[in-house]
Amino acid sequence: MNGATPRPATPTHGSRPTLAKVAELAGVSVSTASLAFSGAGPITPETRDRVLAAAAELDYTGPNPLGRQLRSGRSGIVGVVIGDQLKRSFRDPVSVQVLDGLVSTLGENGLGVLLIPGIPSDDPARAVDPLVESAAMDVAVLVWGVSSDDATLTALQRRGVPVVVGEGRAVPGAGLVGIKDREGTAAVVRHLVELGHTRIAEIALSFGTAERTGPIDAARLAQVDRTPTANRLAGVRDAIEPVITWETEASLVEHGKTAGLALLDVPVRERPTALIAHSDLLAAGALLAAHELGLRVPQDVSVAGFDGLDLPWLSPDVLTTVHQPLAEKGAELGRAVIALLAGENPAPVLLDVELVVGSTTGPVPTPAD
Amino acid sequence: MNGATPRPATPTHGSRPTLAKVAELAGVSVSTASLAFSGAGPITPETRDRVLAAAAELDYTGPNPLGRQLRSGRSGIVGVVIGDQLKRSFRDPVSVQVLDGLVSTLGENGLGVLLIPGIPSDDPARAVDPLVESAAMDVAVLVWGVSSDDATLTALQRRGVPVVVGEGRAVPGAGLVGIKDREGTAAVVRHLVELGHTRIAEIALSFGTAERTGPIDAARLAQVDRTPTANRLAGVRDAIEPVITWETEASLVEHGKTAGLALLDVPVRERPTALIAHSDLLAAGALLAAHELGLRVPQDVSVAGFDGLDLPWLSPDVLTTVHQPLAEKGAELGRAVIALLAGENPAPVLLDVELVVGSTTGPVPTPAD
DNA sequence: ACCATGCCTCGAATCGATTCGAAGCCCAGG
DNA sequence: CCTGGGCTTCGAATCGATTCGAGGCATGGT
Repeated sequence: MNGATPRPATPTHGSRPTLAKVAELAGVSVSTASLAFSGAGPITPETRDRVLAAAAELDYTGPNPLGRQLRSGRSGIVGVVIGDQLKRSFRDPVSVQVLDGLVSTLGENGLGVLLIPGIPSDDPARAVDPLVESAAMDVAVLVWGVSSDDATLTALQRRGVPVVVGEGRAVPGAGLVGIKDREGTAAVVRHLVELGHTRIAEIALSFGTAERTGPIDAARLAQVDRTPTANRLAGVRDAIEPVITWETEASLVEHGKTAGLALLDVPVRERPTALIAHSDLLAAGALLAAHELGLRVPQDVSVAGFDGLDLPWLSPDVLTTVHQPLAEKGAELGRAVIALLAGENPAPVLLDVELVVGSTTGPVPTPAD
Repeated sequence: MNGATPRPATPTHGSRPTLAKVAELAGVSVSTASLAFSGAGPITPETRDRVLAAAAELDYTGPNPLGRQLRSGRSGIVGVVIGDQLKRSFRDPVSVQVLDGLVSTLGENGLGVLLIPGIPSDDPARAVDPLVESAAMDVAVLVWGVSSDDATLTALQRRGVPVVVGEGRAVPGAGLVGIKDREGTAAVVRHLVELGHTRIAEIALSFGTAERTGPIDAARLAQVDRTPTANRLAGVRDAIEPVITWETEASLVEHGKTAGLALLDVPVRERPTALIAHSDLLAAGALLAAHELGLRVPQDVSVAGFDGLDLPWLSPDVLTTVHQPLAEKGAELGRAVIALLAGENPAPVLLDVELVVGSTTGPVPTPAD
């Protein structure tokens, strides 16, 4: 019926019905049809029903999100940049629980989460994931902090994408949600000190720059370029100077075990009497190492962690740890995103942590033992 | 300079520069400016440089994805529907590894992953996540199979979104990637039978319908509505009829432990001599249960799993299991997505699995023992 | 010198929806 | 009978980019 279109300048899209077709069938204008779906604006029930009936007849399932997005300038998508490789990030229940809180909070507000892999830290080019450069997103969340010259952060800011940083140092103009890392490790180490420990070894989270494993010296300590790590290191030192600090490449059981074996498999006189790990997974690994070496916990060595995970397979041991509200952190990140979208400037949030004493810490062994 | 625009029909978008502004500054037409960025079509290096320079001056970071997406009809986004709650799905390394393979493969092709929570199975309304109804996506991946009347699948098909199903039954018109579940459990149970076991108990994955825990009867067995579970059940029965089958609500260590305690904490005459679990996490839980009950593995009871995960904390035990190529499954899902986008009709893929015998299975204990 | 051949660049249409002011309609009041 | 007010519906502009054929300009062949 309609005259020949001038030129078909477009590839034959999957010919789904459009709002225009629905409007035509319903005998109304496109703008009225739009009203029938969006509900924004007055419309007679009859008219709406007629439009919806036409839609049903054409198998029209609702406005095409792409059109809506262009018009509104919003994609409804929040980019979530996770630490490094997905595989590794998600093997850590800490990430998962935070993400869970984040996804639910955003979901309740009609926002979807676009997963953006972080950068393999061994990439010399400090390249940025292509999605960071060109994916549509209204806000980005950097879940695991930022380093001082974070290429991803820079790219996002250049694009004008508002950013929320989790567990990071404060970034001007960006939302921030963290926990009291420093107070946390300080509390747990103070607990160990009160039990009489003086030779305390520390198993630290990744330093953020080159992935390394092993004991560190003062020079290396100065290179920390990752916020939660830096804060937890500082907290430990608020209570005591550890006899040795062991750097790990990631917060996983196997790395904790490696560290534990290295730290504990030494003559008893040099052996630390307590291990403080920056994460529960690392602590769990250290615990396994202690068991494997035939050491009794906590009689021979105390072990403490950080996070407050529920690790059923550690049974009957119950880890002494610092509990942090992971899902709540995720929810708080979500709220910061919502606030940013509403044009507000969310205040930084620092959540409380709590020392939870379990069965893996006890009085320092007497030398005579 | 420019005359008054007729009417400002739009909210003041975050006034980022547009391609038109860049073109104006560079003194070229919008179409030429587009060419400078997309590289599709001939353009003089000088012209391109002039456009890029203008872009740099205006802080224009590249074409707005929303505009591009509307024009091309493609969002570059793949919706990934995960089983149920994020928290639970991702506590299972199986999901994570598959997702990792999927994300990398899609990433290499410029596609992003939109995380879509599945439905809390306790939702009586069988509602669908809003994202399923209205988020922009070119393809959707249902990672953990579909049930017979899957509301999410239906909604996606109505929308005309192509679907790839992982681990599911075949769906007409949808891509399919799975593993040889049936052959897998058959192989591991046959291994147990060869070791002399006849009293074999089975710890099964969730049945998909109501979340239940506990022993099942024949009636319940007929209600299985989840493909991997159904196939693994069938595989077991290809080798032997288990003396008892225990249904779990999810594939997590604690559920395996509960099952293990229930199955093993009985008089020795009734006790199964071997446990076959549908997943490594369940098997690990059963193993912990056996240890807790003071049973030696494999002298008193054999335990086998499925998946081939690397579970360092099981040490020194090494689980007998069926290895499945998880990352490869993810990659294969990704390839199916790409194929679908290319207009092809990807053939179903069924990946091989392999029995890997560890230290947790051994000869059936002699009754005299 | 003239015409054919390329190679760039430009204009205009288009993707699918939202939105805002204007227009149309009906009814009540003067 | 005419006019004013309140609702609903409509037209047209707009979001930001891509794409295709047409047009312009310069080069090379005869």
